[in-house]
Order: sequence, then structure tokens, then C-alpha cells
Amino acid sequence: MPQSSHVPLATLERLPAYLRAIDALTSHGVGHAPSSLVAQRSGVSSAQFRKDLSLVGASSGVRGSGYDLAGLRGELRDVLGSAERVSFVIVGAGHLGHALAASSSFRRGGLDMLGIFDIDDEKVGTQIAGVVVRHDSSLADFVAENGVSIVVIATGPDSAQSVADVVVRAGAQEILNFASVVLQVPPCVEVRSIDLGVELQMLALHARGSQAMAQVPSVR
Amino acid sequence: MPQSSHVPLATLERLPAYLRAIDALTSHGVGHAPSSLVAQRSGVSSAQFRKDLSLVGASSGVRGSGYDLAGLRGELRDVLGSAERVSFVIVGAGHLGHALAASSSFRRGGLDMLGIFDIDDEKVGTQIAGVVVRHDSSLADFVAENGVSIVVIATGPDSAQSVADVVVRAGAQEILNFASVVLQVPPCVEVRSIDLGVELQMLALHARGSQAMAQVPSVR
DNA sequence: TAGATTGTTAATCGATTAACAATC
DNA sequence: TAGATTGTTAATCGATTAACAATC
Repeated sequence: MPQSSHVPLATLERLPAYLRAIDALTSHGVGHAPSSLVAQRSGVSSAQFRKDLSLVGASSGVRGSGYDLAGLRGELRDVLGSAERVSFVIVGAGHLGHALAASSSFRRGGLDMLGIFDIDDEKVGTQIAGVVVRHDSSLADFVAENGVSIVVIATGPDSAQSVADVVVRAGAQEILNFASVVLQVPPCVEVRSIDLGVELQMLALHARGSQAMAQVPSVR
Repeated sequence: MPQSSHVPLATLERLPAYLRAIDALTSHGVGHAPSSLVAQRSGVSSAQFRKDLSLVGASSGVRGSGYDLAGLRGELRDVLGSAERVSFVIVGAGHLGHALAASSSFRRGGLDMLGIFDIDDEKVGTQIAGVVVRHDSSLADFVAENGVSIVVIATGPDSAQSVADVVVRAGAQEILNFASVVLQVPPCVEVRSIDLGVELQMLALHARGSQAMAQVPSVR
């Protein structure tokens, strides 16, 4: 059960897919399976799957027979630490903010969405996915008072940096940034940026059969 | 100008950020700058920036003085190959599909959005970002007839696999998948999956100060 | 026991960082 | 020339793959 002092980020990022594969199998009545089956459903090789489990310290495998899925599920969940709740807010109640708030995957793993913020007075007061939309002007106080550690930025590129400035000053520790801007923040703040356009551009390189893309691994 | 036979994927993924940094500097009247400045604006070290340029075969740097931004911009754009147009469609006209369609970053780099598809008859016929929403039933024909190579899946997890099946049969070569499901496709089809919930979960691990996260690099 | 499948080791691959010689 | 900054090399780090000994 105890995992080694640090698990590679790449491994951690695959755990949710393993959990989904396990859940899918379980709901089909499969309670026990070899690495090859779970791996195939997760889009990775069985070698990588087993390697990941080993890095994570999982122990519900039995040589010659496979894994007890219920036990494995519990171990993976423990690594992701969903027991301890973590709260976050979304800034930007446009289509993207709306999509994120409603997304089932934002509700997984011990995450609590405390609020959604927008500058548009029309939107303020309405509810999205059961959470009320507040005005941006109350963002700083809200983050500070509720000890919100994660802020999701779903605004346009122009306001992203100023939102980051505000929430960092208010004590936010982590930012998930969907605006295509490189945020400048103090080193103690962790930023993950996802530029949806960049993902599309990488596929476009493939489509063009660009020389630059000579060989890129499939599926990521 | 000619780049070596294959540029690392990690390098290619940073080029758009470099382009944005260069554009920002240019619009501030800066026409020439050292690697350290562009790198800082792009959120990377100057060493990495120069290394990337070298991998890409850029040549607008001058020892002792820096880079000609206009020249550099042109070279980077050439690598991304935006000259040759590539067309794509979005499946799913919910909030996510809407957000993607409207996103300025989806309009960059020689990308043409040809259509948006949804099952909901209410949405069919309306326009999003100047593109008409069509019914899912016409998806296969549309992809085949227009030689669409990239399909963006912005549906819920339940329909994602069946959409993938349809478009692959119709000839799509690349899929950008936002549903949290591992798609099973033939090896010739390139899939990039982005699970927005996973990104949030990784930040949550940090927030919890989980042992598993002992040391993870900041900013990605 | 024989067959199957794990967990781990070693080899490979890819990406980042640091340092510095080349040179404007 | 002296100072600055590039482009590249070598060292490090991290992640993946392959292979197989351990063992149920």
C-alpha cells in the first residue's frame, strides 16, 4: 500500500484511465483480469501497465492469475488521494467555463467546485451545475476567505494574466489555465496550461504529413 | 531553413508559444531580442529556447546580438506549415463544442473548420462561429465527401467511441478526443486525447501535498 | 507439475539542462 | 578589441520498452 517516495508524473496521469478501465470491466461483471486486458482498455501496453503499478506500489496482482480488480481500484484511488477533499473555483462563465463546470470528470476524485466567476452582470446570479455565478469583483475575497487552492482560468487570453495576479495575491496555490497565454506567476505557484488550439495544430502537422513530424508515436 | 528530418514532439508543442511571445514583443515595437527575452515570455529557459531553434533549423540568430524577430517568426511558421490548409469538423455542439468553435486558437495556423455536428434537432441549422450545425446522421457522408482528415470529438463519453467508429470508416485520419474514454481505433489513425478532469486531478494531488507528488516540476 | 502471468531488471529512447567554444 | 550572446556538445534526467526470472 505505501508507494515509494515519488511516483513519475507520467504514471500518475495514466491512473485515471486505469480506474475507468477497471470500472468498465467491473460493471461488465469482470472481477479479476490479467494486465493485458486492463492495459488494452486503457490504451497502453501491458508492460507499461505493470510497470506503473509497480511504481505506485500496488500489490493486488497474483502471478499466473492476474489482478483482483476491486482491490486494485482501491489502491489506485488511494494514490490519487481522493479521500482528502480539495476545492476549486472556475473563472469565466462562457462556454468553456460552462463545459468544465458541467463535466462529469470535474466532479471526480474528491474535487469540490465552490464557485464560478464572471464579469458579465447578466450571468451573475444564475446557476451552473448547481453552483451560483458570482461577479469577478468578489473573486479575491472569495479565494482568500474559503482558502481555495485551485483556480481554473477559463477566460479569454486578455484577462487571464490579471485574473492570475488577483488569485495569486489572494492565496491560490495552483492554476489550471485554458487561455493561450503564458502566465507569469511566482515560482511557488504551480501552473498547468492547456492550449486547445495547440493540440489541434499538432494533429494538423500530421495531417499535412509534414517532414517535421517524421515519426511521432500514436495515441497519447 | 530546412529542418532536420524529425523534430521532437516536445519542441513542436512549444513553437506556438514562441510565436505568441514574438508577436507580443513585435506589437510592443521590439524588432530584435536576445533568446533570454523571448524565452522568459514563453515560460521556458533561454537554453531550451535556443536548443529548440537549433532542432528546428532556425537561423535568424546572430551571436552577440540576438534574433531578428520578423525573420524568426517566419521560420517558425514554416515549420508549423500553416501554408497548407487543413480542414476539420467538430462533433458535439454543446458548451465544449461551442467553446472550441469560437476559440481564436482554433482559427490559427491554416486550420479550416468545415462543420459542426450534433444529434439535437434543436441545434441543427443554427450557426456557431459562422458555421452551420448539421445533424450527426450526415457526419459520415460529410467527412467522406469533403476529405476531412481531422475530427474533434466534443461529445459525452457515451457517444465518443461510436463517433470515432463512424468517422474512421469515413476516412478520418486524426482524432482530437475530449471525452474521457480511451478510444479504440486502427493503428493508422492518430488520436490525441485530452481529459480536462485529469488535468485538474493532477493539480489536486499537488494541493494535497500528496507524498506521491514529492517533486514535480512547476509550469508545463 | 505445467502453464500463465506477474514484478523487476536492464536496455533503449527521448527530452532537458548546463556549460562553453565559436563568433558577431 | 572586449562584451555579449549564439549554437552545439556533453551530461543528466526521466520515461518507455523488452525480456525474463520468480512464482502462483
